[in-house]
Amino acid sequence: MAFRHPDRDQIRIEDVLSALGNGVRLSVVRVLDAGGEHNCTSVLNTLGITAKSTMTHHWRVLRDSGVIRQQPSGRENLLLLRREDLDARYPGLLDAILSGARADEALERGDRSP
Amino acid sequence: MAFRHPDRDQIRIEDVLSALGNGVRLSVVRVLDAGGEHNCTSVLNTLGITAKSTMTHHWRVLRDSGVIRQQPSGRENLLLLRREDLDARYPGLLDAILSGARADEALERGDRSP
DNA sequence: GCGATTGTTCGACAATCGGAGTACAGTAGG
DNA sequence: CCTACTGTACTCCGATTGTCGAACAATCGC
Repeated sequence: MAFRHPDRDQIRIEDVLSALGNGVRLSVVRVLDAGGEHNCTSVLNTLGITAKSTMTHHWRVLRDSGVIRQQPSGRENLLLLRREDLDARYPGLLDAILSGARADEALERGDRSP
Repeated sequence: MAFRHPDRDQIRIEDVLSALGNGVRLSVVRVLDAGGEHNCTSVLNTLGITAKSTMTHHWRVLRDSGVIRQQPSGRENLLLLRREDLDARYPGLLDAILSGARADEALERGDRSP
């Protein structure tokens, strides 16, 4: 199963933003950013529930927008955050978004010390 | 006409990203960031066409997500980018997005020197 | 007050989105 | 080979999105 990923130069910020403008997908990126090797089910489990077919839909959005890379390996699909490409095209964007997401979560939990 | 704007602490990055994950709205923010006083029609004219009612829809999305402030003044609505609030909540985000949008545009025009 | 300007509200519409179930394909391991 | 596992493809559904025209409200200038 060969997936079509956009080249670095084909990534558009509009697509990246709308891809990440969704709670589930933003969480996925946060999980991938946290490190470790991930396949579809590992992320799916980390995030709680959600049907496989639903996630396949989100993988496609994230893949098409250039946020993640999906690498078939055996019977799994390894999921990789395309940090280098994103940092090259949009310096500081990913970090700002990830910090922002963490800050939002802290604020929603009512934390006083972020 | 009193608009309901979210407080700084009510802004959520997910909403900001999905608001800006749209070409028209991203352009609006770029126009507002460029400076100068703007009302609805001035932005509408800068952007080319588009019906008034369509823009009213986009204003609402931008307003609800906390990206812009809409300030009634006489028979106009002044439009303001909430840069201070966004910078406070998400340092570097707005600049990264705006630079990214400019870079995308340059790349699409085929510029060699951004 | 009258007409022009500014922008919202409302309703309609097609298109897309997010979610899910089922079926299917490829691989690994016994 | 047969079964379990991983994940996609396909299809369906309701909700949301983006666009627009028409009607309305408020304000300004005359």
